[in-house]
Amino acid sequence: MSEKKFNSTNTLNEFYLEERCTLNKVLKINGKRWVSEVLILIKQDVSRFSNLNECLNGISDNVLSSILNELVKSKLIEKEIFHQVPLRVEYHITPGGLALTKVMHELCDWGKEYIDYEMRMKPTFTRQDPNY
Amino acid sequence: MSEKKFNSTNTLNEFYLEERCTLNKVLKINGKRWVSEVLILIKQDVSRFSNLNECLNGISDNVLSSILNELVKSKLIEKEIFHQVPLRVEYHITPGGLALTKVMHELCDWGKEYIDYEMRMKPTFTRQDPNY
DNA sequence: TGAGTTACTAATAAAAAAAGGAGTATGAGT
DNA sequence: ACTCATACTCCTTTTTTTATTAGTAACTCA
Repeated sequence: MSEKKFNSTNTLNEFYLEERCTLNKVLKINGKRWVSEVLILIKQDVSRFSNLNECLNGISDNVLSSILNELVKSKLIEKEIFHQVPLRVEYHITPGGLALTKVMHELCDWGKEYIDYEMRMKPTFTRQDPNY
Repeated sequence: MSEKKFNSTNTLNEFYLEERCTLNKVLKINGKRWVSEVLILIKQDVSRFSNLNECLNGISDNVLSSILNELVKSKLIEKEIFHQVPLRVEYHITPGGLALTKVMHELCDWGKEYIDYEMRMKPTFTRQDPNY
């Protein structure tokens, strides 16, 4: 959480790319680790902080927290606070978020066809196999 | 280009996510800066290192080089070497790469509809506007 | 011999992302 | 007064990503 330097080439390149094509803005949001998993879980009605935390083995509180904030800011999810005791907060997907999960699903299908392809075609290793 | 630590939580989480869903493998490839731009340019027949470099204002040689290597490794593009003088190398998109650009295009359309929405709805600033 | 071209790689530095661990607010129950 | 639970935030360290600079190989032409 250190300061962002606005004059670094890094930041200038980021601006340049966001200007160049909307796609880079999209990837800026959902290209980061955990983000798409969180979004998909929320779509599947895993709506509370603690539940999301349980589902995502290894995510740390602060990372989950900042991702949720980002998703709210980008209007992919909505935050609803219930002033009960103990406090209860729910996150729900917006139409925009839902539309995004559909494209993500296609991206996933692409991966299944083209990335996992090699693996599907490779014969299973045997002990005789020098690659075993 | 420092050593990758295989036992760090960082790396373990990366493995966990790639195991969990193919989508994370996909985003690992094309979620990084410049990658989709390079792929799209190659699809548009900008096929040489120097031309790509010209088109992408601000990218540095080694970054372009490593992205090209990654794309070849992932079989999204193919490298063809012409042993001429001066040396000539061409990159061309594969069917897999082409299929990916189509999904990227949809992702971009999503962005145009949902990210740029606010901006489209906002009235243009005038000098009278306190926000100007 | 030496300059010029293309297509790179290597080493290092700067910046950002991700993780670890402690701390906070609220209000209820004991 | 103290503990518990949820849902966080804050600060620091670790790891990765991105950028900078310099250098290389191969072969031609003057």
